[in-house]
Amino acid sequence: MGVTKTELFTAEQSRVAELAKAFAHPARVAILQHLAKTQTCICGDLVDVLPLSQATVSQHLKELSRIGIIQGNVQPPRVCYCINEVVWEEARASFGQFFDVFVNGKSCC
Amino acid sequence: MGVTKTELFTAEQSRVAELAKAFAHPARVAILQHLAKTQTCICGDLVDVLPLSQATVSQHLKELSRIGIIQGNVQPPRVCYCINEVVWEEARASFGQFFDVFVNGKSCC
DNA sequence: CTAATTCATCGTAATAGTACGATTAATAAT
DNA sequence: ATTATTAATCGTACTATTACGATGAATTAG
Repeated sequence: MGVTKTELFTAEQSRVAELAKAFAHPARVAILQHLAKTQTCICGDLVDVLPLSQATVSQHLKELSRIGIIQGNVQPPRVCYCINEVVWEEARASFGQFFDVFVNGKSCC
Repeated sequence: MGVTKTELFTAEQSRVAELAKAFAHPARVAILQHLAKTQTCICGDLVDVLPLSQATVSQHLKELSRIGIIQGNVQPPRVCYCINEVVWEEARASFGQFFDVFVNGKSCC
């Protein structure tokens, strides 16, 4: 994106935005779906499942790790990735709370 | 962002990613929070609430409208924006469903 | 009719994100 | 020791996003 003026918003707003970025690309959605479904850790076969190059998948995994929603366990030459339960629940709670603000909302236009 | 190969993923994955983009910037988080909280429609005073220029706010509103999660009602020279209930519920359901896939998940690494 | 108000859009500048080939690093297999 | 395997990282190219000033369009107020 362009320049995001993070310092102008609350930490909560910035964190929600960051968590949302984990879901803001179809490839990352696919990765998270795959990791969530196959409870057991998935390593490089994500590359086989996704229509993207190994380098690109690795980059998406890096970004998901940075956000914290997944974690990796290296056992070279393989790396085992899985959902980070804590952050997953943080995201679930954040979004759930967010959506509830409008729970009995009315669209006036 | 760069080139997103949308055609390589399922429509569901792409839609989730698109909905997530509504939340993937602190300014849009702030806008949605404001619209959700003040059930009554808010017009240009979003500009007063946000630390961004009128042009930038307008751009974010346009993007949110494109995704469908908000709708605008023009009564010049003012425009009244509010949450689109249908899409809001779509988002709530999509994310809720998404998070539930991992409901009793175990992180193995 | 002439401001003044409100908001969209255009033009522009700069940063962020996506993608991939090639390379590197680390280990296992032979 | 050499080779094969796996995955991170680098370099590069290109597209998307963000931001803002300036301008334009549509009404209302005077």
